[in-house]
Amino acid sequence: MSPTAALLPDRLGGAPDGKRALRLWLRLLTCTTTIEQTIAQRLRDTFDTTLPRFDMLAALDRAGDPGLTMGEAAGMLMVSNGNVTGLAARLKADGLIEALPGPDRRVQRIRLTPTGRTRFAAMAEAHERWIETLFAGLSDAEAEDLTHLLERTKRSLQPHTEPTP
Amino acid sequence: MSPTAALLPDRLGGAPDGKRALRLWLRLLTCTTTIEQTIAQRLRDTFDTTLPRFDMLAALDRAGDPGLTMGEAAGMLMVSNGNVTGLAARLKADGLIEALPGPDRRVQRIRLTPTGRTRFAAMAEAHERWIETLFAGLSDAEAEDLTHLLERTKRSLQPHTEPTP
DNA sequence: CGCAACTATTTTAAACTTAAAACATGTCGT
DNA sequence: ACGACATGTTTTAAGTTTAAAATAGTTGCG
Repeated sequence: MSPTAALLPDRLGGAPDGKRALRLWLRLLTCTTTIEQTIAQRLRDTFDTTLPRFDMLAALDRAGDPGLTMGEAAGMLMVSNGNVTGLAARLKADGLIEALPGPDRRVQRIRLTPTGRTRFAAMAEAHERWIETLFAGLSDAEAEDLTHLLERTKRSLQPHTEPTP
Repeated sequence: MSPTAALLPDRLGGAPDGKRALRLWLRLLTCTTTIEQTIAQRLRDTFDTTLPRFDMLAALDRAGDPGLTMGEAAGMLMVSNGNVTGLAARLKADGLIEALPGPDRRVQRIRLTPTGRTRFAAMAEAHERWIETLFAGLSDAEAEDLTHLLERTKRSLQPHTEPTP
C-alpha cells in the first residue's frame, strides 16, 4: 500500500497514509466548489443567467457554425442527454440558440443565434476576467505546476472510470 | 456540479497569458467532475444512495454525538439552508438520522442514528478505497505537491469570494 | 412590557440533473 | 420487404439545488 512507509516517518504530514488521497480529494472538491459558486453568483448578478446555460453556450460557441447534435452537446458538457433537452429548450425560448434538422431525422442540430453569439461574447469576456482574478494569488510557476499535475491526474483517472460494457 | 467540460480551445503552446487561468480552471473542473460522477455511480450501484446523502452523513459522523444544527450542516456542506431541510427529511425517513430540539427552539439539531452510523461506516470504508484507487496513478510526491498547491489555491481564493456586507 | 430588529429554519417556485422507459428513426440480414 | 436490432432523442419520475419569501423564535431597547 505505502511504498515509502519504510523510508520516512509516516506521521510526518500528520495524516495516516490511507487518508492522504481522501485529503487530496477534499481539497480538490473544495476549490472547485468555491470557484463554481463564485462564478455562478456573478453570472446571475451580472448577466441574469446560470452556469449550465453558460456552459451550453460555450460549447456551441466553440463548435461554430454547424453546431452540435444533442448527443454531442451532452458529451461535451458531461451531462445526460435528457439534461440537454431541457437546457436547449430554455435557451431556445430565450432566443439564444436555434435548432435545425439533420440529415438523419432523429438528430437535432443546435447552434447559437446571432443574438446568442453576441450575448455569449460578453459573458465569456467577463468570465475569463473572473477566473484570472480568482487565480491571481498563484505565481506563474505554481499555476503551471498545478495545471500539469491536474493533467497528470486526469490521465491517470481514465482507466478507473471507463465503463466496462 | 455543473461541468464546463472540454471547452477550451486547444491552441496551446504559446498560450496567451489570459487563457492560462482558464485552462487551469477547466482542468480542475474536469478532474473534479470525473471523480464525482464515478463516486456517485458507485454509491448508487453499491449502496443505493446518492452523493448528497453521503456527504450529509459524513458531516454528521464527523460531528459526533451533539450533532449539528441545520445551519451548521449547511455551512459544512456548502449548500443552502433550504437544501439541508429536504436532505435531512429524506434521511430521517430512511431512519439514518434523527432530530432533537435545541435549547433555542428555532434550532433543529440532527445526528446519526445507530443505524445511520453503521451504514455510514460501511460506505466510508468503500469510499476511501475508491478515492485511493482513483488517485493511485499519482506518485506520492505528485499527490503531495498537488495537495499543497490546492491548499495554496484555496487560501488565495478567500479574498475574492468573500461577500461584502 | 411592547415591539422592532435580528436569527434560524422552512416553504415555495423554478431550474437543474439523472436513470430508466418510451419513442422515433435508421440499418442490416435474410 | 420484413423484422430484429441499434441509435438518437425525449419523456417521466424522483431527487438536488437555489434564491427569495414566509414563518417562528430570540434579543435588546425604550
